[in-house]
Amino acid sequence: MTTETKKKPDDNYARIIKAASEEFAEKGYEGARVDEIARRACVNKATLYYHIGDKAALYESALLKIFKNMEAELSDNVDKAVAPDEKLKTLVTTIAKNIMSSQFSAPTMLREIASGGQNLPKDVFLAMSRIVAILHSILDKGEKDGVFVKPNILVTHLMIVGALNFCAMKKLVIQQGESSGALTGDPFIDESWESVGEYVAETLINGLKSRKQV
Amino acid sequence: MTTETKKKPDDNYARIIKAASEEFAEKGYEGARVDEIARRACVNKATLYYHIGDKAALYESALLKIFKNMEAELSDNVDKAVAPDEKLKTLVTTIAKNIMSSQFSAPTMLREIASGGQNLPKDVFLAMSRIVAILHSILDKGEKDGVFVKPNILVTHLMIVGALNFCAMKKLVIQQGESSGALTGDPFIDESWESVGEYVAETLINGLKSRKQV
DNA sequence: GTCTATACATAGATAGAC
DNA sequence: GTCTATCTATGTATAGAC
Repeated sequence: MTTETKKKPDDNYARIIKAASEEFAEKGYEGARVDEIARRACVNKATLYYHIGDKAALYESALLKIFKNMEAELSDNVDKAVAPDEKLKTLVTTIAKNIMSSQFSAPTMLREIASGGQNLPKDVFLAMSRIVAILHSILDKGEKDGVFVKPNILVTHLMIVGALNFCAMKKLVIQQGESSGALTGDPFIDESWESVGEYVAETLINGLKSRKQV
Repeated sequence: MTTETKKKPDDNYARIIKAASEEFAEKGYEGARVDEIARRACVNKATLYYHIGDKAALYESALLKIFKNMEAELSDNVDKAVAPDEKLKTLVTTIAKNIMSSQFSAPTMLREIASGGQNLPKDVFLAMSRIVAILHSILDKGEKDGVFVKPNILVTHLMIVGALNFCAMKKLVIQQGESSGALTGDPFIDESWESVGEYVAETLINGLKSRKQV
């Protein structure tokens, strides 16, 4: 950290990344406007270009910030649990917490999956594969112990993240459906990530335990 | 069908809708280009505007086409099954077929969920709620019969559609991850909708049957 | 480092001939 | 109904003053 490497670690940079995360989450990459990011961050647009670079650089910075937290927390928490079903429950609830308590994670991830991961940098793919690897070791151990029957690792993973990403958006979608006059008030609109995570975890654990051979 | 209402039911109109479905699925609403839709449909851009209208009208037409098929097929198929678990399996596999054998359904749906359903017309919300209603009646009956324990209708629905929409995109995402150098060849990349649907169905059915009270 | 002003490109939409 | 040409708006990005 010499004099030149970080002249001003003031919150300008952090505010820009935060603003970019918000804008990209709300509008997607193509829908997001650089002018709007600058406005949200309360900096001049030219300042934004000076500090970070073009729109693509803004997006990548925002993406990486979103995916940094989950992985470390995940392996820490899973290590604490002992039995495979406990580990699986911990994995699901930790992912539920990260996805459902962030405003940016689910919309960004959903759009990336929709585009076939076209804009995902290598680091994010690596983080994703490490998460699948954790699930893999849990399910393998559980199968050897006789508690899980013939688990499909990838589809199980997609059941978890698919369900939780959709659950993270359900409040907004239901509100939109209500305002369009198509839906009426849903009592489950305000479920916490704790209860959703617990439901998904228990359903999966019991589903894998008692699966018939297919 | 007077002389004036449908002058030319030739395939111009159909080709435009098809082209719009493709373009919107690949790029999303903001990313899609009207010029490109016209090019794909092999019609002049002005012709496209003359026949259908602006970009929003194009999008709504494409959306409705995607959602028309599933609902009818769903209630037909579910009616044929008798026991609640058989009905649930039929529902899941029918949704799997519709989502995973269409190139346009999953990307479009994922982006709509990501945006909180902002561009969904009322008709699509209604179709969605009817699908949830079918699931509701299945789970209610199953609970009364004692085969399902305390099912959460909405979260179960989101586990189904979340998992299947993600599964529909997994081949593309994995290929992208491979080409970025982050992932290595995955043997499950080419799973059929039949096997994915069956796995998701069986896992859910068994998970709901043997759930502990939470 | 930060600002104003602007260049440059592109996309949505339409006018008007045929 | 279909085409060419074009208008207009907007968005990304930068040049250059301070």
